[in-house]
Amino acid sequence: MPRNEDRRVKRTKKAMTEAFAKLLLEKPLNNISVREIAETADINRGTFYLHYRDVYDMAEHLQNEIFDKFNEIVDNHEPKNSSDYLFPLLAELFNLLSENAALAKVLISKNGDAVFVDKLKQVIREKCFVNIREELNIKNDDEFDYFYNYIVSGCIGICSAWLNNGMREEPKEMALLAERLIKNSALTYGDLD
Amino acid sequence: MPRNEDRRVKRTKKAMTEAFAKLLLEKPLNNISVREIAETADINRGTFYLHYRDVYDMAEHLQNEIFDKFNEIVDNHEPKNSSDYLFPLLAELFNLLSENAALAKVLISKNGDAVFVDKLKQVIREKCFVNIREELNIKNDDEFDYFYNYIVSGCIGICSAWLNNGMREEPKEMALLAERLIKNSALTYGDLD
DNA sequence: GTATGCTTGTTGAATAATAGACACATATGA
DNA sequence: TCATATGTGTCTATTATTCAACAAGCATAC
Repeated sequence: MPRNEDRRVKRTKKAMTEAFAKLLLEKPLNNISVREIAETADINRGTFYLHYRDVYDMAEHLQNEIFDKFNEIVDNHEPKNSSDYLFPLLAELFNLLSENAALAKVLISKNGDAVFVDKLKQVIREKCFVNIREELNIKNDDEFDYFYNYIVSGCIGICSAWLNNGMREEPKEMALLAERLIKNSALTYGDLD
Repeated sequence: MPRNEDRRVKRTKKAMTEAFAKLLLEKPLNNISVREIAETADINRGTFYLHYRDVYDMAEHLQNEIFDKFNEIVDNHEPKNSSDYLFPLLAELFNLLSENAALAKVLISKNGDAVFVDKLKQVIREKCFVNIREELNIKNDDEFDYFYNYIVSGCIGICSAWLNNGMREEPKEMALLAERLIKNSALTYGDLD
């Protein structure tokens, strides 16, 4: 993968992605044609095929791209002690969200992909919550499951509200808010700070 | 003039124009560099020179383009009888404005070009107001001058308010509003309807 | 059936935009 | 005075995108 893409490539990919997201807000994936994407993105239809095989290929690539970036961020944050760990991680995640706003908005929405969202949840559970569970000493599996799902679903709720409100707050502000809510939830089981 | 420009040309010209307008909102023309425009527009600096000689050449071309379109619209509307004449003309003019919003905004603003605005006013006076003057039978030159300036300056005020409010109204709504105000002003001298 | 219209992949040739370099000018400050 | 930095205008080779056309597939309606 050439990490240094030509300006032109970045531009057309961005245009295509936004067109795709826009269309996906209106209708399901299988009703979206290459022609529509090209037209909405204001690019030549042939150009589409220089990048993707078809609409499904495009959807897959876009999901994988975001998923990879998501994983990379999570992996780059060693969960040493939870009080210093949470905020930097959240800040970068909200950044990622804002950089992919149009697409993220639609992935959460009704035409979005619930399977994809679940994949992300799973990552968080396995990589981020393991330590927290130990710290809080939650032994009961069910109890942990409720606790974990409450927080993650809550965060997704915050995200979709932010995206739908036109993202008037800075990513960092959102990270701060989320951190506060999460830590308060953790107080149910003891103090993280 | 090739009326059918390549998509790419339209795109880069649009990007350059918007970058130019954005910069001109912050500082006067002589403080704007080619480098800045290219950077803001996210294009290669060399690309700029494929279209314009320098920043002044660009400014001149942009003004002329708008001026020509403005003239074309005015010329395409024969002022037969004033009641059917006004609205279609205004609608097209507000359309032109919305299509060139970023640039228009700055041309009216403090870093804008008062000479340019005066050129437009002159066109309106000579091509649009001649008939109205006859219809209303305004003999006194000074009186006509006040009448004409009141209306035209008023319309410019509407335009700049619209542009600064984020253009929430449709061009046609604005045309309707302007028409009503103009016709009411005309009532000072008789009835245009 | 077949006519009609629309989407799809794919092509070839033309062209606009790219990165990167260059010499030159101008300013700024040590 | 020399060094450093920044903007300018121009160039070359390379590449991404464009337009226009094509045959093929698939539906709908007549």
